[in-house]
Amino acid sequence: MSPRRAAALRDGEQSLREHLIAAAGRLVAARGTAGLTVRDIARAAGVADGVLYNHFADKEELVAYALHAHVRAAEAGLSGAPPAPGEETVAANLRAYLERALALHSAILPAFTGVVGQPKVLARFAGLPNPMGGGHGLRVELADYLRGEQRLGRVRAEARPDAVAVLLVGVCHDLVLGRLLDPSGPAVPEPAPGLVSDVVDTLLHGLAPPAPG
Amino acid sequence: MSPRRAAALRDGEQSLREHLIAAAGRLVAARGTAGLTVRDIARAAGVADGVLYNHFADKEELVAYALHAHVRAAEAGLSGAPPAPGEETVAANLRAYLERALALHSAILPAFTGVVGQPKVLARFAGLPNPMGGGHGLRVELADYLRGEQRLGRVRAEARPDAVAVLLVGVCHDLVLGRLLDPSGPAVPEPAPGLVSDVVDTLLHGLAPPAPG
Amino acid sequence: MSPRRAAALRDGEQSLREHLIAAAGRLVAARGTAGLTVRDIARAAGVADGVLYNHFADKEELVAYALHAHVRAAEAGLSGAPPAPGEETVAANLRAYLERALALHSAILPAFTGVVGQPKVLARFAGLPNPMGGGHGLRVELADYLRGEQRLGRVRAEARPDAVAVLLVGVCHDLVLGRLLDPSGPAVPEPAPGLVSDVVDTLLHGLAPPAPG
Amino acid sequence: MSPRRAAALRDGEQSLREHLIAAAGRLVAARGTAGLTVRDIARAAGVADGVLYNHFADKEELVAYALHAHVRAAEAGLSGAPPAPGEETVAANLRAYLERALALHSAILPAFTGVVGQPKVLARFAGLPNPMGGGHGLRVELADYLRGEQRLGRVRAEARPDAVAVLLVGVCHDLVLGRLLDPSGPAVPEPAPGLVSDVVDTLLHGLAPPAPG
DNA sequence: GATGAATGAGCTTTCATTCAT
DNA sequence: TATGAATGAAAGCTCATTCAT
Repeated sequence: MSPRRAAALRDGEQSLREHLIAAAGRLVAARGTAGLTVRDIARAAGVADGVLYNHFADKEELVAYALHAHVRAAEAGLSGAPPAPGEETVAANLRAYLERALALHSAILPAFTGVVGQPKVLARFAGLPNPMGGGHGLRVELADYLRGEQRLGRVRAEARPDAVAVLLVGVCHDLVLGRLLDPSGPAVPEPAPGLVSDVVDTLLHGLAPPAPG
Repeated sequence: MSPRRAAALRDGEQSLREHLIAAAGRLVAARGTAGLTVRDIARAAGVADGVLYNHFADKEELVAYALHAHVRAAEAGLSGAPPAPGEETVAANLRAYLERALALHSAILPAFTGVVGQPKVLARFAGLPNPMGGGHGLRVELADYLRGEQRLGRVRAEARPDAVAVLLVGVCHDLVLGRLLDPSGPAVPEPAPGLVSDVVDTLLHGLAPPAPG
Repeated sequence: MSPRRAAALRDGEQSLREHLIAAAGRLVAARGTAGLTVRDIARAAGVADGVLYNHFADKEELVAYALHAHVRAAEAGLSGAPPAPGEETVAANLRAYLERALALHSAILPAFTGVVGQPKVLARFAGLPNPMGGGHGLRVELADYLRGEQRLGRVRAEARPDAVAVLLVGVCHDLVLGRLLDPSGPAVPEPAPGLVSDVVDTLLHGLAPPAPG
Repeated sequence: MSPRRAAALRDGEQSLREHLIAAAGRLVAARGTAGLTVRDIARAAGVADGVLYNHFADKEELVAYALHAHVRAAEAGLSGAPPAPGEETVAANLRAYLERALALHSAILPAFTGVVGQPKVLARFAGLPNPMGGGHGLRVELADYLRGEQRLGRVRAEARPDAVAVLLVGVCHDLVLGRLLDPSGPAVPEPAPGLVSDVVDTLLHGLAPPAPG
């Protein structure tokens, strides 16, 4: 005779707590945190309005967990493995990283913009086990990849992997934010044709003309 | 013959309408548009609760104007003129553009994040005379500058000015958003030492090793 | 050099006071007193919002005058003269009175229903020169007419003219109120075909069977 | 397992929903629907301001239910059964019907006048189970009664029961509205002495002189 | 725990009225 | 006297949170 489990649990969910986080995470993914009410979450989870206060201090704590879950889900949803040093060409690999980052930030950034200006959620989120989400992992992966290529001689020894990571992630922020602020366009940003290639080309060859000589 | 004059007007303000926009703009600058209420605005402006409806259709219209005013104030607050082609070095000019953009986005972006998910404000804002704010002007300036340098031969002919603009603005988004999502840090992002140089260097020289031979 | 007249006056209006009453009366006629605001009135009169307080103690006083004007306008709008004793047949005359009363109450009653529960307006209205409006004149006319017919022997001597007036006006109230409470129907009540005839017949011949013998 | 129970419930009330309807119904009975606010209702019910939205879509829905309850309460409050054909005299029965109708409309009509011009309430009310309130039942009862008397020969075969019903209900509207528009008088209309008798007499014997011999 | 109705502060918005001009 | 912007109380409604069951 095992103890009674909550009726609303889905496959793989061990507790109502997890179930609430998953349900809230789904809402965050779909609509952001902007107009999210506790009633919405309770209804989406199929439970009573007040349950969440048995498992979380307040709405903000649950939203922080939901955000966290959403980030991890988005990271897990990235297809395939990131390129490794030495494979293909550096250009193709940069492009692959850019496309990975774009996919990730398209999913994540909308949720985060809604949480700016909600200090309680931010504080809760910062206190979670792995506050390093939000694309940080991807940043590190890219920098590591570039250091690998430097060792192989396919990237200039003087290049700055961390700066490249900032540039590449920044492009994603720019494209996604642009779409968010112009809701008339498509939900998933489709960068102007050629932009990805141009960015990769710029990162590869830079602006400076060849040294005379 | 004339109606009563608002007691709350500050120096240089011609109408309560302007005064309200200014007051709301100050709040938007300080706290973003997230938890902004009409009472907050009225209190900050030193006027009665209902006044704003004598001058604006609804709260969203006022917030859109406040946002607009805030953007223009931030743009006006940029020191000096942007570098012109041929002056100084390309590296110094790129750094100057980056610092300009960083200053601008530090002021602007926090306000815009709060407005994501407020479609009514976005729609009103898009309807204002100059919807080209939000750093768009700076983007164009930079691309134009780079095209000038291309003509002078100080930038590779094959370089992509628009891609560089995206990269540079993207860096700003990345740095500002990072701070917004970690409110424990300073309000104005102070990038890691060396990052600006590294970014400029990357943009100038790229990743690719010098062609052999 | 006569004194300046308000710009908004219409033909025949001597003062802004009259102009306001006329404008408010037109609004009352068109939309009742339900959602009427002082701004509506000022706009309809083409004057500033606050003027009415130079001529009336408050909104209620103006509305009372407007109601009064509306009643008089409706009474003045009745076509022709009421039937006189001895003309035509009594049946035709009763029908004519009923139709007059119906026309009058269709115009007047909607405005009055909105004013029930507004004691301030009612009190002001009761204080006006001729609070006898509202169909009272018609009631007296009908009773007088019937007394004339009694003298001529075309109406039973024992008949009660005042009771007949109540019955006839009551029919109007019933029909108009029915329409007001069922806004899906036509604005001007079109009584069920035959109802007018049946009412007239009932008033003429009553319910009792002919006395035996 | 069950949620909290409202502390404000009165005897016999099963739910706060019923309690709210009853409280609102009392207010409607006392003051009409004219200046009724949700705060008034909440205060009268002894509950928090926002409760009603847990049970009704909006204020109008609650008011419609309150109106409905008020009508049913008034109908239930009528003393005794309506007269049946063949009992007593037709004159006494007509008087009894008139007094019934007067009692009913004295209670009901004030509430309905306030609702004219509130289309949302009217629409909600029309959607309720028994929109036949408002004296309609009484109208049918009277017409049926008269048809019964026609069969017994105590009422002329040519008489028009429906027209009589309109006349009788119309008298009520007239008397009650008269009082509503002259709030200085008593709340429950006390018709002029003799008026009831005169109306009954008129309905019975009509205006026409006996046909010559 | 889980329930879900009750709570009440707080939101945006309206509008009769005032009053400096 | 006419103006019309300023006032501020009050309206309908939402929603995070509590708590008796």
